[in-house]
Amino acid sequence: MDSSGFALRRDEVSEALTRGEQKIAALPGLQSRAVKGGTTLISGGKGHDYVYRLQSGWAGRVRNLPDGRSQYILIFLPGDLFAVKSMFVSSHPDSVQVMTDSVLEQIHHEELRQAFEADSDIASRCIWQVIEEERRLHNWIVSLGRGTSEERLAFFLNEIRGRLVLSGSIEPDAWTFELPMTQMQMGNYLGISTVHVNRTLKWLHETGVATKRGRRIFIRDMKALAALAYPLVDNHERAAADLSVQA
Amino acid sequence: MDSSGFALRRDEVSEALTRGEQKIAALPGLQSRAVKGGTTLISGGKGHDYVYRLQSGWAGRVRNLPDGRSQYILIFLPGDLFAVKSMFVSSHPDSVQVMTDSVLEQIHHEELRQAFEADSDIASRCIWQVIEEERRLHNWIVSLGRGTSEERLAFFLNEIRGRLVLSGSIEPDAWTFELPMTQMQMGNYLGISTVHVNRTLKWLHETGVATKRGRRIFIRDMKALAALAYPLVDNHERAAADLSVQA
DNA sequence: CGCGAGTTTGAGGTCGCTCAACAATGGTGG
DNA sequence: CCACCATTGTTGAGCGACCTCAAACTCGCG
Repeated sequence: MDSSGFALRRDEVSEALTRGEQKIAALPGLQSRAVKGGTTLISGGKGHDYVYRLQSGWAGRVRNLPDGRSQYILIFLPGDLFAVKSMFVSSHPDSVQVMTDSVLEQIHHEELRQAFEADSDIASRCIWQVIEEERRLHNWIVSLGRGTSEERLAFFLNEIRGRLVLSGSIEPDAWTFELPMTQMQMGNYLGISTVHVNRTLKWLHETGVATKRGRRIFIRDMKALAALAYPLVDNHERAAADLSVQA
Repeated sequence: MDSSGFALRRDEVSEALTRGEQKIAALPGLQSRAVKGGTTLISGGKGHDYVYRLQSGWAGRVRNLPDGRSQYILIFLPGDLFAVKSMFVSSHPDSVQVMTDSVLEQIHHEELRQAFEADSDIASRCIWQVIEEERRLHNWIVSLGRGTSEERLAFFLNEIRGRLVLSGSIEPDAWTFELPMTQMQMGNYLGISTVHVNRTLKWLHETGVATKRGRRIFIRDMKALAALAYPLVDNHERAAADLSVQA
């Protein structure tokens, strides 16, 4: 079962993306770097000159409002490129927080942009990252705009699981994985209060769908979780097929 | 005053974007096309093979959930490229609704992708569109996740006005413009019910900030509107400057 | 063993929702 | 050009999801 909803790439594109991935990895200016959990890698409103690729660990793009509210915008998992737009703009309004001890590669925007101009495989890999990110942002706008807190949480868990599988961090049939976010961080992602995260988690636990203990989530009923997330999923046909096949 | 928060482009990028814009306009396969308001240009879940540029009119990307809920994800205004991802994926989950009689240019994904690979100016123009869209999506996630209905509406009006100015549709100091959306559509964008749109508009009217009459919005107190939207804006320093300069 | 960050729970409030009725508007055909 | 009808807008009443405030509890860690 894969309800994570990854888009169907055109055939002619897939090869270019693979080549682009490798070519970026081979750029001379690429540097690997270990970062402590809790670090603010990029501060909102400041200039930023690098593009990154997360090798291991979790990170997130977060916006802090002047009155103390804050909202996570995207979660980055291993394999994700981020701050691609550094190539085009000199500052951006969001912070990037590293949630766990992580390893990431960085490259100066100027070098990557020259490679972008010189090699269309690299251009494809870069725009693909932004397009894939946009797909997730679309889904999340639908969730925030129209989903209940239960639906959002279920969708979130579902999506994270699917992405961890794709990145090779966990096995395709894994029913438990590390979720290194506090309830406050989850609330700031889900658009609900910390207290309500706690109550929604409690409800998921009591209904036997999933349980969070410590930094780990245990999915006890995958089908029920998928059914909860179903309305928010971006491929209803496939999701419905997945649900009924297992019923 | 421009609180619309457009990102600071790097100098070396701007020229490439201008060239890319012109080169796309000169592609042989580009076709112009008039579309009636209310048309569903792209249906969610179906294949789609074209990339579009809106010349005049309003359109929007909308997701319809299986249980009847629906949520607008992005509003397209003149000058916007959309469905850029057609180049990379063969179907997508959202519909594109044309809200008013519009004129748009379309080009087959294959031709544009070949141009994308052959000419980095075109690649830059395409990725720029996606990056700029992503910026708006980020802002909107913050609004949906943390904004009140008043803040969202104010932010929405502010942003639309800024974009209409940039696209040359209205003058920079215009305090009124066409807003051809029903309250239901606005609710589906703002993530609130139709009834609550009505009440929020009423509140904006009663507090002397702005009034919607028919298909037209009249902004009566630009500074108050900007102040309302302030927490959600993506460049607090500049927005604060704008507010105090005018105070 | 004690501290601090994070979690859990209760009580009460409020923002925005649904349902329902009615009014205005505008597009269409006679 | 008017009558009609469908769509859109407006308003009230009651309700529910989620919020805030505040206090206790747990747990990992020095």
